[in-house]
Amino acid sequence: MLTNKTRVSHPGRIRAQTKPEVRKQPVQERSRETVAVILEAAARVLEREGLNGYNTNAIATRAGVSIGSVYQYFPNKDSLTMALIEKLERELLNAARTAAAQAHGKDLRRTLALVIRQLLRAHLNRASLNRLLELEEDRLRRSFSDHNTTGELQQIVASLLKQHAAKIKVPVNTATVQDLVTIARAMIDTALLKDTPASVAERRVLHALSAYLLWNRKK
Amino acid sequence: MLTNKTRVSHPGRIRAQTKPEVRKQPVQERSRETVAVILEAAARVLEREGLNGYNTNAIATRAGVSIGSVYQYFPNKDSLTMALIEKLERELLNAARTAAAQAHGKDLRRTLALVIRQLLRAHLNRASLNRLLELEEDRLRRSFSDHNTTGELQQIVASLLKQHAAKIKVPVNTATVQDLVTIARAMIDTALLKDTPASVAERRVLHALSAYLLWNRKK
Amino acid sequence: MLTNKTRVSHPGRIRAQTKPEVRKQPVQERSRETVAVILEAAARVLEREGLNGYNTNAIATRAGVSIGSVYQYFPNKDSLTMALIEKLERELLNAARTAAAQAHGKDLRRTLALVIRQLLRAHLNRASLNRLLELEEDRLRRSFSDHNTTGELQQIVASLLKQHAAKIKVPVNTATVQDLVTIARAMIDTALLKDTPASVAERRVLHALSAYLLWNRKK
Amino acid sequence: MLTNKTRVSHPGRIRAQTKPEVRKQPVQERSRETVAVILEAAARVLEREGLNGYNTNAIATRAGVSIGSVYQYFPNKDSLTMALIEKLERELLNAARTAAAQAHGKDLRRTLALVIRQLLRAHLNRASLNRLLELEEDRLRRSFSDHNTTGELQQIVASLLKQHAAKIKVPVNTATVQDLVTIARAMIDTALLKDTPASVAERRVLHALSAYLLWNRKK
DNA sequence: AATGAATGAGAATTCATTCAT
DNA sequence: CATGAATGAATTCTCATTCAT
Repeated sequence: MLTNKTRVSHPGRIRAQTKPEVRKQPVQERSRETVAVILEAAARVLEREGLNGYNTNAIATRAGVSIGSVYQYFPNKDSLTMALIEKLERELLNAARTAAAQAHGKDLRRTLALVIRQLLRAHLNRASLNRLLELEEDRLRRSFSDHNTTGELQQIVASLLKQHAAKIKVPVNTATVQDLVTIARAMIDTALLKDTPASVAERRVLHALSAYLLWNRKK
Repeated sequence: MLTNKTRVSHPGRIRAQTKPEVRKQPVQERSRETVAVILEAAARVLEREGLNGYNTNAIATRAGVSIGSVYQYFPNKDSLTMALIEKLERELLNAARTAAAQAHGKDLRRTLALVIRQLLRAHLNRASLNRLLELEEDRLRRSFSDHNTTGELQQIVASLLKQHAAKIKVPVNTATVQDLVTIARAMIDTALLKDTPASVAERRVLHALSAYLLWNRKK
Repeated sequence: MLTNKTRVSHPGRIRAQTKPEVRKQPVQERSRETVAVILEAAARVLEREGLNGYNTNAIATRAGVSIGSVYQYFPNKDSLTMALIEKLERELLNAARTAAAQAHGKDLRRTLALVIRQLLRAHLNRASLNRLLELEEDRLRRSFSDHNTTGELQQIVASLLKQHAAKIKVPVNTATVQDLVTIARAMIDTALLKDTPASVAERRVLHALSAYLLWNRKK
Repeated sequence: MLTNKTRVSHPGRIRAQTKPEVRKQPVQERSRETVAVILEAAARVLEREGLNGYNTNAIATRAGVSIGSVYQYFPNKDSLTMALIEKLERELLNAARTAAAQAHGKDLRRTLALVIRQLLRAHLNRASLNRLLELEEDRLRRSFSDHNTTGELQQIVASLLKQHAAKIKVPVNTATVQDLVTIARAMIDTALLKDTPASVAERRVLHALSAYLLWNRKK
């Protein structure tokens, strides 16, 4: 089934509500590794089994750790999912940063191409993962602190665009940035879902974004 | 929690998937009504309560029918969700058909505007519903037979485009159609999610699609 | 009612049957104990409450464990029943082995008496349990792999018979062994059902078996 | 699953407890036919699907009548099962009567052979059906009136035996009759279950019964 | 810290039975 | 009388979470 349960039970005894952060900061090397392994397993389970099968026991098994260990590092399932989302966003952000750095001095077309390539790489192997995370993002953000990574992403894109403001035919504002990001993400997700070769996908996304920015309605 | 249960998916155990057909073909008038009521309730529950709360009991309650009635027509929860997806797709298709009919003889810009407006209407009030359904679509399609509604949608769009092939700067093929649909859907979803006013959303989607079709790379 | 539900058997829908293995191989000591407790409870519930009342919740309650624990070790109710059947067969087998050991060197009559006594003991307090299990055996064996305990039982009986081949008037083959086992089981079941005293039952079964083996048609 | 539910719910309004007999005496021709069809369907379902699948809806479907019609003739599922049991017993009884009539004047061996042949015919295609019915018989007899058909069967066998009392080496009493019936039934059931050819089965049952009756312990 | 057995609320699903048509 | 849609209590089964070892 396609369901979603949040269990709040305090069976037996009363316990102070755990903070909705990571239960234990992985200070030790091994801890950090375990967390990474768990997150990777969670991503894989979600990708492979869909919402079905995305359960903590399956994740623990896939990660090769005990279910107890999962709860050592994540107070509950939501926090694990949240961590997964944040990881993905961090990766996206890094992709954007990398692209921005590489794009320095390049023309708009090349800049877009670089960004797209990086985003594609960041999305690789995670088509439906993305979708789920976008779906749950809102609900989870309500419960957890909101490191608005998206904000920073938008800024990076905005600053890249501003470097080429002269050529661009549309106003460089939040709406434009949002549209570009939306278009790029959606096209990349679809491409991954349909196994479109990366090079083809890149070209098509590039066309869509360039057109959005450079097309001029009147004639 | 962000969870997902399907009695079916003991990971590791294999089970031939149930046929997608409605468990009992409604012969009486009352039946058809009940099915519609259930689907409508399912949509509403999903929209209002999210993945949480999207459970068969809640759906039955919201529909004002007994849980037994739900299972009279849907062999399991997945099939209900699948029916929901198909309903949504049928609505999208109808929107496209309506737009295509209205667009007859109009110019490309007006044609696109009409299509977009209809799609928007079809998506209205169902932002996250859409996302969920898109997310689960693939998994469910694997289990259930696929009445490819998308195929017909693509054809409608393709035929609309061909009427304006002269003006369009990109080849009118499957890839182009897919891109347009992807872009439109994603932008509309995002717009709904962010409560962007319909008129603004329309303008932006129209821009993206027009640009995609009319922009010419070489100068 | 006399009913029977298996989530599995929507007649018409096909589902590959779950593997018969215990869902989780008990590694810790506690686990093995729990499995034993559950099986014992299942037997008792079936015996005491009949088909009615033979449900997983009742079994869990009687076992003094949570319903979750039942499903920790048995993927579904059928597999639990199957395990019960296998346990019963193992006990029968042990009874036969014990009798065979004790019978060494004894004459045929005494040998038969020993076997019958052991079988009776094995069946004790389980009259209707037996019947149910025999009833469901076939269906379940089709779904689950068959550790053919019956095979070994037949062999034990056969080897006992061969020690007295000289006196026996019928060919010592599979058919004969099967008949003996069938007769003994049925008579014992009936005796238990009718509260026939053990000593009387023993005598009558002994008569039937001896007669079967020693009676000579001609003359 | 292997379960058994008796629903006693009086949902909504109070109703006088239906008598535990057939709800409506099938006076009309068509009625009697319908009852027969339903019973036949019930037998088939039980035989084919096992305890699982033996549910009123399945029976109605297999019978090609509506579920409502089933309840027209049987106040509840138990009464249907009871009717099935009684039908089987009536058939057995008829078999015995027929055999008794045919056996008049024949020697013991021929008499037994005739009885066995008739019983076999009566049991045909109903191996597990028998088992179930025997299993549930006791419980059901408690709720319903007890036309002790078995009693009459015993009498028939007893009177047959008495005609050959001279040759028989065991006392002709209730116990003996019960043993013979038990042995015959069990062997026939097993034979049917294992697809033993009728002629072979007959010979083996005949041997067992003859031996039981004619074997003399002392030398 | 790690493990994994145990828990049990809650969700999915069944099926005997009723009753409006 | 027949039909079959509807009901809902009872049951099966899941999975987030706890806790003894």
